[in-house]
Formats: sequence, C-alpha cells, structure tokens
Amino acid sequence: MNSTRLADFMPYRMAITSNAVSGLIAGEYRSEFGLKIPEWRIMAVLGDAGSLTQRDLVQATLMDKVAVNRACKVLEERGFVHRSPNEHDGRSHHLELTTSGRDLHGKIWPQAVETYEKIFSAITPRELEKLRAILDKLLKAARAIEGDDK
Amino acid sequence: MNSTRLADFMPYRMAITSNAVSGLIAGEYRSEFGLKIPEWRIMAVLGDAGSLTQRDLVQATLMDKVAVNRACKVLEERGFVHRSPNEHDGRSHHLELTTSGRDLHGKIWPQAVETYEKIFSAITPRELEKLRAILDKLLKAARAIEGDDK
DNA sequence: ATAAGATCGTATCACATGAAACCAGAGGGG
DNA sequence: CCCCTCTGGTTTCATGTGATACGATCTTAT
Repeated sequence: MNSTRLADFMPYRMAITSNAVSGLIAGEYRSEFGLKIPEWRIMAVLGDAGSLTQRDLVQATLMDKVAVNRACKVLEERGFVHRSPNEHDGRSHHLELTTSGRDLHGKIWPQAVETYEKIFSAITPRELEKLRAILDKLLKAARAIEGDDK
Repeated sequence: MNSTRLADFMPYRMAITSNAVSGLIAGEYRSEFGLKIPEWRIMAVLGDAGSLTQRDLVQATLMDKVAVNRACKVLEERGFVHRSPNEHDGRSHHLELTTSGRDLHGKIWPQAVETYEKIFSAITPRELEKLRAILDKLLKAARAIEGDDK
C-alpha cells in the first residue's frame, strides 16, 4: 500500500490553502458589498485598466466569456459599470466603471489587500518571494505538460 | 490608484496555479477512469484507511456530506466499494473497497503520483519543503482569522 | 458587391453543487 | 417506557456554471 496520505499530497494541500485564503477574501466582500467572485474580478480589472470590452475582460481575467457577460450584466444593473457603444465594432461595447463603481472599487480593493496582508503577515518577505518563484515554476511546468498531450 | 494588479495578487496566483495542477491530475483520471474529483478522493481515502463510514469520510476529506454520499453511491453502483451494515449503529454503514476497487486504486494512485512528480520535478526538494512550510503557515493564519469574526 | 468564414456577445441547456428539509435510528433524561 | 433531542444519511430544491447553439456584425476573398 502506498504510504502517501491524501492529506500530505501536495496538490491537495495547495488546493486547501488556496481555498482558505480566497474564501476568506471572497467572504468579506460578499458579505460587505454583495459581490461574487466573478463580479469582483471584473471590478478589479476595470478599476485598474479603464475601459475594456468583454473580450478584453475574458483575456484579462481568464474567466469564461459567459461568466464575464453575466458579471457585467449585474454590475451594469447595479449601476457600477457603464456600457457605451464601440464605434469601431458594432458587436461590442466599451465597459467602464461609473462614478459609484469607481467609488466602490476604491473601497473594495484596499479591503481585499488588507485581508491579504493580514494573512500573509504570517510569512516573511523572503518567504513571499520564494513562494512567488515556486508557484511560477509550477505553473509553467503544469502548462507545459498540458500543452504536450493536446 | 492602487498599483497592485490582479495578476500579481498572490491569492489570485495561488488559485491559478493550484487549479492548473489539480486540473491536470483530475483530467488524467477522469479521461482514463471516468472518475470525478469527489469520487477519486473517496477512493484515495478508502484505499488508504480501509473501512470507514460516510461520516468518517466527511471528516477525512473535508468534503460536504452530500458530496460524499453521492460519490459513494456512484462508486457502489460501479462496483468499486461495498457497503456493509454497521452493527453498532443502524443508521450508517461501513464502506470499503471491493477487489475491483482495490485494483483500481492500485492503478489510479500511482498515476496521480506520477503526474504530480512530473510537475513538481520543476522545483528542488528544498523548495518543496519550503513550499510545504509556507502553505502551512498561511493555512493556519487564514483559519485563525476565520475563527476570529465568527 | 457578395459570399464565406470568423468573432463578439447573448441565450439556452444540462449538469454540478450547497443549503435546507427530511427520515430513521441513537442517546438521554424523566 | 416514553418523549425529546441529536446525529448519520438521503432527498429535494434553488442556484451557479460551462458547453453549446445562436444571431449579429466584422473581415476577407473572389
């Protein structure tokens, strides 16, 4: 019998930890602002990048285009983003934060960062850098393998 | 404007990487054995621990009890696990791998480990240890905060 | 100019998932 | 012994999500 336990299996630990961290942040802004993860991501990107089309958002967030569409729709209904026609392409629109959207973004992002810092204060800056480097390598490796058999 | 980009946000990176790794492993045994993640986890734990009740499985896997129940049901239907009455408690049953279940487990787990090793060969043993330690700290920190405001 | 094909966004469907209701049995008092 | 509560397991329901199909528009080749 293989001695490796599920609880010690690295991918499993990564998943658990990642979920705990994301869940914590997600929980805060869900309860406080009523935003779900996809919506929050859109807000984050729009607040950072200015005016984008849905297509751009798909690329930026790595989310499904359906998810992007839905998130944009509710954000629009709630008055956080504004759609304006795209003069260069009749199919798509430009999306950007409204004043109230920008306002929300101004509160929400620092809040996420604050929670993040609370958690990550458990490790040293050196460790943080190490973590970043390691995750980078793993991601590259995973993508490389994925690419192989396709 | 806050200069931190979503793509650089650590929790985001963790999620992306973790998904890439898990997804890769999940993809393999889904296409090869037709097992979904919850089912695979149950197999892994049962193969490791022997005979357990659903309640034990919930505790061991941290999965929802509904998810556990569903996974057990399909595994039973496919003949990989066997239910026997629990003499000490008429409500629950003992679950254990059948011969064919044990057989499958014998193939599936090494396969997962192999894929895991392929990915994690991208980092050194020292880095792996470092990663384990860092994740541990983060998980503890997250859990501590979670516990606070509840 | 027109037809063919690609692309963006939207709607529809089928399935996965979690919450809550539910049932049967266990565990204690009284 | 009976009642009340608790708990393991199952079912149901409401919601979320991705794959797919679709319509409109853009692009390209003829």
